[in-house]
Amino acid sequence: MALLEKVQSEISNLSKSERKVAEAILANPEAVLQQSIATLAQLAEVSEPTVNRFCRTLGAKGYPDFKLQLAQSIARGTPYVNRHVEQNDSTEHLVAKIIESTMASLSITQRCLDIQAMEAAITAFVQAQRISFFGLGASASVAHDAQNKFLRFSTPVQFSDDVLMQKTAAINATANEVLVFISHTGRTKALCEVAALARQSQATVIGITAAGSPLAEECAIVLATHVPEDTDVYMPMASRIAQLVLIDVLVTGYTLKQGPELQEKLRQIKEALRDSRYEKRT
Amino acid sequence: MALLEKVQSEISNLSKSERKVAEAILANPEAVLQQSIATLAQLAEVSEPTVNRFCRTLGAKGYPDFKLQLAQSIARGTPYVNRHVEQNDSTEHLVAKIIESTMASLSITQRCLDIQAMEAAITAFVQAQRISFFGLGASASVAHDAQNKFLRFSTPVQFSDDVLMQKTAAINATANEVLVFISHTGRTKALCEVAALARQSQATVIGITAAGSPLAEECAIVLATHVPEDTDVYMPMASRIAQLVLIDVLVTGYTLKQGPELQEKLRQIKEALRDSRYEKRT
DNA sequence: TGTTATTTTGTAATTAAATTACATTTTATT
DNA sequence: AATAAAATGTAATTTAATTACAAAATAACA
Repeated sequence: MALLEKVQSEISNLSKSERKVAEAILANPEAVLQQSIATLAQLAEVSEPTVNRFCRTLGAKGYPDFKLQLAQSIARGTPYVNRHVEQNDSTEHLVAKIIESTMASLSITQRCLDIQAMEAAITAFVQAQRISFFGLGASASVAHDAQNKFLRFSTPVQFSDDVLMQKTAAINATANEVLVFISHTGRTKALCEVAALARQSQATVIGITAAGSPLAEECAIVLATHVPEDTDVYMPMASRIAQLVLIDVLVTGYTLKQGPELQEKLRQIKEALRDSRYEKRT
Repeated sequence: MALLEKVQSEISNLSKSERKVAEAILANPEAVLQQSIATLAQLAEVSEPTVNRFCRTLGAKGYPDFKLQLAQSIARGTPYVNRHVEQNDSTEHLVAKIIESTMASLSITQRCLDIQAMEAAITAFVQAQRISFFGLGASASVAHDAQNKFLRFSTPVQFSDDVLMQKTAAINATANEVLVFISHTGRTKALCEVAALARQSQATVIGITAAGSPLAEECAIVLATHVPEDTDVYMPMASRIAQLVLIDVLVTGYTLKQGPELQEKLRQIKEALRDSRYEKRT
């Protein structure tokens, strides 16, 4: 548990003087970081050793250690819990809420990611003779992005946001192909139908979608994104970032598996692109 | 800026001994919290006052204050800051490094974002009769994503990843239009040229790009993304996420400014889309 | 209710840590 | 090569934190 909450909850178990210390800290936690044990003792109207004992009671090694833990507890702040945007939020708050809920989404993705599935996906990519990315609506641009990334390699890639094209591609897929389906909810009927067709082919079907969704059921390998329950009008964006990052991991894993000769090739591509850029002035 | 990142970025400006201190800290930031100035000095093979001077150089009041700031910086959680992916990283490490550097990038974006510029951009969007997004290469999919998001509103939106089309659109832009240019480096010649044309029109030119870049020079409003200096082969992705999130903020700000009647409309769109989805079983 | 044991709190002494002042070394400049 | 400037280290000083112990307060029990 974070220290600040611990101070809060333990307050009833403390002795009279130590409670004074707790109250003084809770009154202005940030300020404590700048205070010496003497200052805090004075503020709480107790002696210095009392403060010290208080720190030990709460599991710290001493006062400086307590301050260190407090600093971390404060920095974590109200961790990026899904705070919702409100009508009269200032721009500053808006930025904070969106960025922090995006970070929260990434953090959840990291914790919940099935590493084995990711490894399986990378292996499938490495062996693939062709890679296809499918998405509809908002997920289309994620698929587009994925295609862009794989365009740098020699394995053929395709991308489509057109259902008919997707179906054609799914039906014609062969055993050494990889088809990747991207969907936020995993409940878009059209995409599920395409995935069902793909499943009947010999191709490896990978889903970047919500765990346990109809789409996920159709996939041999599922890279699960974790959608916060309440899909607010303003907040469906965070999960798309998670999808993109999963693709980043795929590309990077793929690149590493290819070994150094490919990396040399990438360096060459980079070199070639340099000409289309303005030099950086030094 | 958070302390740990600052240590990282200032390392080249430090003297020899102070750099040793920085390296010792970067080698194991968490451990420093438990170390006295004497221990750290020994580890870094310098004298105690050198460590102290190092702390002051980085803006702390002294060593204890430095530790406090470091504790907060670590709690904010960017353990793998800018650490590079390596050939024999396990998949788990790969995921951690990519996700965490993405989060670091978001965190930097948040701290360094020019709120005024963001507000100006939102205002421009609200007043615009037409909105256009331009990007090339990898930034094209970001522009594409931006278009998708604004398609939900009644203001006409366009997007192009074709230079000729972009030029045409730039030349024909009128005073009540907003043109948004997206570029990771801000040094892509072709896009800078389009932006230069746009500037000559009466339209509002907004850039989502690196601060101080040639592209930024052409823009009336710049939403700066902060690119880590060393654009590693595997790591150009993090900044694109930052671009996407900035667009998320724009969309959200725009929506809020439009007031409740628009939000009702959004609800209706959502309702309509529901039919294309499988119901969630409960 | 008084006596004793236990806990809590404070005072003063001690120890540890951080900082300052100053000397020495290193590096750059002419 | 000589001198100035900067960087670093040594030793002294100051500050802060901790410990040991004594006094007060509370609780337990006769």
